[in-house]
Amino acid sequence: MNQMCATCPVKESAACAVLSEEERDALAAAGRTRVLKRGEMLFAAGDDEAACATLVSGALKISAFDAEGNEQILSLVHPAGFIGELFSPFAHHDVVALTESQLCTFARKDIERAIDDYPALARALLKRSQEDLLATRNLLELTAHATAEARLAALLHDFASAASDASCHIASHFELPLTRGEIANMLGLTIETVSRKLGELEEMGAIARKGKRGIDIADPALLRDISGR
Amino acid sequence: MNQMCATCPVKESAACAVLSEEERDALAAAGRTRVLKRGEMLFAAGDDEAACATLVSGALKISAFDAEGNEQILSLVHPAGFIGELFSPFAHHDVVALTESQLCTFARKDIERAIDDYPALARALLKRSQEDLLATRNLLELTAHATAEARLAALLHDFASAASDASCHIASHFELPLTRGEIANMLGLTIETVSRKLGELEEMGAIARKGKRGIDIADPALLRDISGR
DNA sequence: CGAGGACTTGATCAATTTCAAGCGGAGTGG
DNA sequence: CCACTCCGCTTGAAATTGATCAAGTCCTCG
Repeated sequence: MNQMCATCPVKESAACAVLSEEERDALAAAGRTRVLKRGEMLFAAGDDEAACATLVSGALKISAFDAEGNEQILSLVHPAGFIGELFSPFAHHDVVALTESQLCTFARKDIERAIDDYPALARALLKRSQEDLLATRNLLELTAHATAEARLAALLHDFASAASDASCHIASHFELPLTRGEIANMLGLTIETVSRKLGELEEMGAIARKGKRGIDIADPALLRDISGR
Repeated sequence: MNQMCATCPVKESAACAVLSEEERDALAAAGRTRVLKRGEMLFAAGDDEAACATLVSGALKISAFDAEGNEQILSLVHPAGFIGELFSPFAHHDVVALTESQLCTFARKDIERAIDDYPALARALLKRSQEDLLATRNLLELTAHATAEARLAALLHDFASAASDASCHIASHFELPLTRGEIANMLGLTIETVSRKLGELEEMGAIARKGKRGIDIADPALLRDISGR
């Protein structure tokens, strides 16, 4: 096993985990690692040479911009996530690092060849794609009908789930990976509304704010209840 | 070629089009055709024996229900579309026919085996899944930030595109496949707002209503402009 | 120390929802 | 064949949520 893959924190969970050692090494030889600092862009909407990548550590956002230049965050990418629009000639969205992030990038053609050569990889990417679809539909469900309070409560609950390693319970404390503005973009709200509702959730006893970004989940049941799910 | 596939209107465009004739016949032997009338359900959220299917003709909706029982339409399925959550033990959403629909259904295990046996099928389903993801993100972008007017204009524009066979221009007339209530659900609005905004779009000269469901696109450029894209 | 950025808070405003009423067509049963 | 009712739709008025406009605080960094 090559050195990079041997120490890769997501070697068990990323799409390439389904490959044999030789297959993975062959793929790794075609790719290269890359580090992005907060705010740096992996690729922009419209790029035709957009790379594909597996996120090794950190966090990314995928976002679109409307005619007036307003950002809309469409998805967050967590470690082991795969980024890349395989069958489209150019990228539809921007991909930007939220925190310092380590990636394993591949040229599109290399990934396409790997899909053809290794059926298990196609299957793994299909699974990941369906999970992304489900996550996006959940976000859609949230933004379309719920009140500002419910949207925020649900997002916090999701973050708490993601921050916990055990799937059966949620973390009682975590640091928000997003600024207020990014939360607002994601939920289709304004910064001011996010700030106010965060205050209200705290008054209600559902959460406690610890500094600007820290969140304690004071009452998980109440939070879930407010989120309406 | 078996009789069903020989006359299948989507034999060129559905996922199974990538299979050889023998492969497709083998898959077809495992599946069966089914007709749903408007309002009939293919499967419900929570079903663990949810089938997979290719839509041959008609239209389906995929929808979720929140705690209070409000429907949220997450996606529409057009002919040649594939339905089914392959890697999840149970269905997350309801799938219901919007019009009389003809499907080609398969047991989950048959599709899973076909994916393993025919790499081209995995690739085709991956492509479809990514397209679904893109469509869902477009809807998300729409519902999160845009005004009621822009959402409705964009939806009408999309329907007009879907109703046209040529990809370069949009249909100038079509019948809405959805009731006002369904449009409202899809866009995160109320029935009343949809009704009012439809009236306003007509007054502005962007569209003309022909009966309850018929829509003429009077000014495609204006419509696109209002939709903000 | 000053400047800029992220956040909070308050007051006002506008878009959309909510509540309420009524229309018209389709299907039903007397 | 004619009420009668249900359902989808439209329209109006009032209520409310969240957006917008406007300060002002706190922190970090140069």
